[in-house]
Amino acid sequence: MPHNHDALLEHVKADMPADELLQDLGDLFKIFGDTTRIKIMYALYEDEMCVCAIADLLGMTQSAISHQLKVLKAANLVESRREGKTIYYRLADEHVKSIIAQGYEHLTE
Amino acid sequence: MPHNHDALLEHVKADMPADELLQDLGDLFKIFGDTTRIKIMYALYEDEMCVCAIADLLGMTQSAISHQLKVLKAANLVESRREGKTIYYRLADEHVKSIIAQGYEHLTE
DNA sequence: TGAACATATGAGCAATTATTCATATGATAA
DNA sequence: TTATCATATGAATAATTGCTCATATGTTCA
Repeated sequence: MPHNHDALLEHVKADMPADELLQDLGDLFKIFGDTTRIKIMYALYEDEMCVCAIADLLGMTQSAISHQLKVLKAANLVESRREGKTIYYRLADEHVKSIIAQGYEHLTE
Repeated sequence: MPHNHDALLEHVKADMPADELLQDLGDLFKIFGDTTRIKIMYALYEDEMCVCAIADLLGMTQSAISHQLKVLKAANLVESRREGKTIYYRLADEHVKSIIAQGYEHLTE
């Protein structure tokens, strides 16, 4: 017979967050899981930047950057302000930096 | 004429990590960007577990779990030990927990 | 109003990837 | 050895997704 671990399962299951939260967590990290978006967040690490500056920096299309900024904004990872024709983006909160910093540590330790 | 931001770009570029590291960072977070893997890591949050227990817990195939454990192990996010026929997996280091914790905070704050 | 600049967006394509299915490997006990 | 349990793995499929291209929206200035 296959071995039994009902007791363990019950215990672990009780400590697991709700499925919806786990899904949201996965969705959040999925956003960090793209080099372009990581680069954008790093570009905004110290100061705000306009879309075309980011595009220039990464050597990518304005369209591509705009699409990614939309994704980042939908996840509350960046915020923006308009100044004339230009729109400046900045990181939304400190979690962005600390998540990236933790990943960085895991890689470089 | 389009507006110029060469000075800014030069400054930001100097502070950006190497392209290879940025790629690795993206690849690392990509691994966190899947609900199944998030669930596995949460299951291992407090203690080690064997493959079939994880499969039972998540209501998924042993094969599916094995595939994902392989991904997690390749990224040094989990480690394993054998005990007879059974193989127990555990989290590899504290970064796993802190990365997840930061994501959790971002969502629930 | 019209022209130029800055950004946003919808559709389509190409590439990635999570799961399934079948099967292989490894270990134990009879 | 043979049977069974535990895990790993290769191939195939289905779904997701990042970029491009064309175009739309919004702003400023002449």
